[in-house]
Amino acid sequence: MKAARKSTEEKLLLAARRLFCRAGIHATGISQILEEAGVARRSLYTHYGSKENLLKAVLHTEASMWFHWFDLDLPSLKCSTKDRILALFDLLENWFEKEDFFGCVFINAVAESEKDSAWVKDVAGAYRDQIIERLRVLVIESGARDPEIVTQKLGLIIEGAIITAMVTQNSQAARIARLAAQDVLRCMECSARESEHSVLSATGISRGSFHASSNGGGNLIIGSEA
Amino acid sequence: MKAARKSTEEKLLLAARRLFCRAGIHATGISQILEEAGVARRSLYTHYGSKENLLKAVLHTEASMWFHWFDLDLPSLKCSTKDRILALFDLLENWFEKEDFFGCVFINAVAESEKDSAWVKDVAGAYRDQIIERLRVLVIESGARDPEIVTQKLGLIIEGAIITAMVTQNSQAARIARLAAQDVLRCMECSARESEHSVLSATGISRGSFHASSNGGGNLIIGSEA
DNA sequence: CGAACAGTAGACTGATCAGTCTACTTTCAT
DNA sequence: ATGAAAGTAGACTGATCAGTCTACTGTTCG
Repeated sequence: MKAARKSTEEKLLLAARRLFCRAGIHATGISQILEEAGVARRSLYTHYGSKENLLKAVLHTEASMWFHWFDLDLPSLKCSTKDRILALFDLLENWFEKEDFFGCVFINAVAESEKDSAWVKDVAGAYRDQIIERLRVLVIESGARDPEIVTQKLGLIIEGAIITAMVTQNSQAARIARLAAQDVLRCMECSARESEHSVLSATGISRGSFHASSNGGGNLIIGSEA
Repeated sequence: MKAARKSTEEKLLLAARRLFCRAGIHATGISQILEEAGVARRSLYTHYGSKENLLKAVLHTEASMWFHWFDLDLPSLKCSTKDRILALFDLLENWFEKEDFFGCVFINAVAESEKDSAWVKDVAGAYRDQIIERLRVLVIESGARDPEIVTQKLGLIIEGAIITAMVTQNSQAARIARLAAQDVLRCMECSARESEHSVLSATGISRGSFHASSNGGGNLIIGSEA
C-alpha cells in the first residue's frame, strides 16, 4: 500500500490517541500532543477547536476499528459463526500485541471522567452499544438459545480481556479470554437452566453491609453508617 | 454497631476514595477532597504528606476490602468450594449496588496513569497478584484439572464485571459474570483439551496489520507504516 | 505576479492546582 | 488549670495548562 503522506489531522489524531492511552487524558497536555505529532499549536485549534473535540475524534477512530473488525474482517472468514466469534479474540490479541497498546480509549476515558453527568460516559456508552449490537447479531446467527445472556457474557469477557491486557501488559489475556468464550459457547445450549440463587443470601453474609478492614496503618470500616 | 466517631484520617480516606473513583484522580483537586471530608487543608498534609501518598492509602483500603472477602467472608460460608467461588460474584453485586460505586480504584488508577514506568502500575499490579493468588487457592481446592487457566479465566471475568458495571452503571453485570463463571467451572474438567488454533492464521486475516477506517470526517488508517 | 490558504513558531493570558505558611481554636490528659 | 497535641481557616506561591494572538513561511492556482 502506497501510504499517502499523513495529513495534519491524521498526525494529531494518532498522537492524541497514543498519548491519551499511554499517559491518561487529563495528564496529557496539549503541548505534548503537538510535540508528538510534529504540528503547530494553532493547527490543532483550527482543526479541532479544543482538547475535548480532539478526544471525541479519537473516540470515533477507536469505534471505527471495532466496526472494521465486525463489518469487514470477521465476515470475510470462511468458517462457522462460532469460530467467527472466537476469531474476534484473535483480533484482540493482534491489538494487544501492538507496542502502542495501552488499553481501550473508551474504558480509560470513562475511568477518569466524571461518572455523574459528563458527556464522555454517554459517548463511550453509545459506541459500546453499537459494538455489542454487532456481537449480538453474531450470537443470534450462531443459534444460541438465550442470545441476550450469551452476548452479555461475551461482551463482559472482552472487556475483561482488555483490562487484563492493560494491567498485566501481556497479550496472553486474549487467549485466556478466548478459552473462557469457548466455555460460554460450549455451555450455550446446556439442558440445565442455570441456577441463579445467591449463595450469599442462602447462607450467612448480610447483603448491603460489607466491610473492609485495613490491616496496615489506621483501621477503616467502609460501608458502615456513622 | 456503635460506630466510633470517624477520625480525620478516615474522613480523608473515605472522601478521597469516593472522589477519585467518581471524578478521576487527576481531575479531583485537593480542595474538593477537603470539602467532602470536612477537614482542614493542613490536616491532609500532616497525615499524608501529599496527594500521591493519599492515593497509596486509598489503594491500600481497596485491597483490604478484597482480602476481607477472601479471608473472612468466603471462608465462613458452609458450601462447596465451587459455590464459594460463585459467592464471590454475589459480593461483587453488593459492591456494584452501592450508590458510591464508580469502578475499581486499582483499574481506574492504572487507566489514567503513565503506562511506562509509573509506580501506580506496580502498586496496583502487586495488589492484583495477591488477590489472584487467593483466587488460585480456591480454584485449586475446587479440584480443577488446570487450575492456572481456570484462575486466569475467573480473574478476567471479575475484571470484566467491574468494567461493565462501571460503564453501564448496572449491578447486573455481576450476575452475568456469575453465569459466565458457572460456564467456566462446568467446563473445568471437560475431556476434550481446548483447541487453541487461531482461526485467523488458518484463514485469511494477516496478523500484525489490522486497519481502522473511519467512516466520518477524515479517513485514517491505524497501523499502516508511513 | 499575487492573493488566498494552510501551516509554523512562540509569546502571552487567565485559571487552576499542589503544596506551604501563619495565626487561631479545640480537646484532653496530667 | 494548663500545656501540648491536633485541628481549623484561609492567604499565598510557583508551576502548569488550555486556549488566544501576532508575525512569519511555503505552496498552489488563477
